[in-house]
Amino acid sequence: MEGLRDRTRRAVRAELAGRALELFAERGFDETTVDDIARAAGMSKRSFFRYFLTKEDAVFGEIETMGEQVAQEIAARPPQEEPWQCLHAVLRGWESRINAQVDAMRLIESTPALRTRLLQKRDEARTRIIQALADRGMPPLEADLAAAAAGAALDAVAREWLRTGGSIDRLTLVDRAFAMLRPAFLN
Amino acid sequence: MEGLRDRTRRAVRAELAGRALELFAERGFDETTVDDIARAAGMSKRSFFRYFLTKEDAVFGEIETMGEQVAQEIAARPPQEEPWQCLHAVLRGWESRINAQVDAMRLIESTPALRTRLLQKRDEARTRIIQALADRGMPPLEADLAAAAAGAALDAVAREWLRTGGSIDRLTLVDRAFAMLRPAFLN
DNA sequence: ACCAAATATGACACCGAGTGACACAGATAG
DNA sequence: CTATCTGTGTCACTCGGTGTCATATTTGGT
Repeated sequence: MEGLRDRTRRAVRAELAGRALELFAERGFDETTVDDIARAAGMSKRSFFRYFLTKEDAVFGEIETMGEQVAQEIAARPPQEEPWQCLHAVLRGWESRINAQVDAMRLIESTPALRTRLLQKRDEARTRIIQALADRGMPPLEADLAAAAAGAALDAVAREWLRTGGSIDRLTLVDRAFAMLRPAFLN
Repeated sequence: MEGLRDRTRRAVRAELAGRALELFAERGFDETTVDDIARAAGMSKRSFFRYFLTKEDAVFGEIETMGEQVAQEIAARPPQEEPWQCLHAVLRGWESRINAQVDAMRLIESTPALRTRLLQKRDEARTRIIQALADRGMPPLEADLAAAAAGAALDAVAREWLRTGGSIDRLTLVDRAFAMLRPAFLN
């Protein structure tokens, strides 16, 4: 069950993440040292790294286990569901979760190191998605193309959304992008 | 013109890259320090960084100016050419150049830090490609989707090629991937 | 051939991310 | 009450990367 241990751990994590966001926003990512963040949260640099693997990860709160979660959600879908429809549905759900962290997203897109870390996470997620699709009986190359295309769609959506200044509903954009990028071999 | 300056510079660069590849192959990427590479090439760590921006870049020989080059090649294409066809043609040409560096590719795919660097470069290239497509009159979202899809196709090809142990012709794979991933909105 | 500017290099000091080790506190379970 | 587990601080260390300066070496112009 959820003991006191885990609750305090999550609280400290949230505290660190919050302080990090504040400092990044006011000074910039590169101008903020890990020691700064740790001090602001009342702890040592060493302890920061007991909560986050890297400095970048302080920004990606819940996003970090993305790959694993998405793979599980795909596996939980009706087995005969059409792959692109399946990806669309799962990632559509994910989009709403990301939507909650607008400020983080802007920071990520405007900070090379964070953008890089996002690419890493997406890449790792992609490999898991390929596996999940392969488990549904999809040929490797097709699974690979579909997963990559889905990732590309989400990425393009994020940028388009920033381009339009956030005026368009993101879910609508996701639907449009998935419709536009639907691989021909799935017809 | 091409003076002695540039020629020696290119020679030293090649020497460093060569030594780096050797050491990475025999010890692994993480187990090799920049100082090791520099020493093996008879120079100081400081000078290494005068030839390569990062340790990873020693592996990506000619690949580094990819974004700029690809964008130029797109711009040089007949203006009325259909976008997906245009991307296909340009990246097909690029594929043959990458094909020459098989050993480097294997190393990259099996080394997280290098894989990350590749993602960075592809991402940077993508933004330039989007611009190039936009200059041809393509709407931003469509250009973004097309560029991302093209990148996804190349990436999937690389993995499929490794999956099959290099038995299939890469250009054939590229053609197949581009045919399979052709965005519906371009019809 | 000579000189001045540009360029390449080494040496050194420095920063910051990330890791390993150890010691010590408090909480926990028996 | 004690033995153990977990979180933390401190310290030392590695390594990638940068700024600076001093010193060759090369280049282009006269």
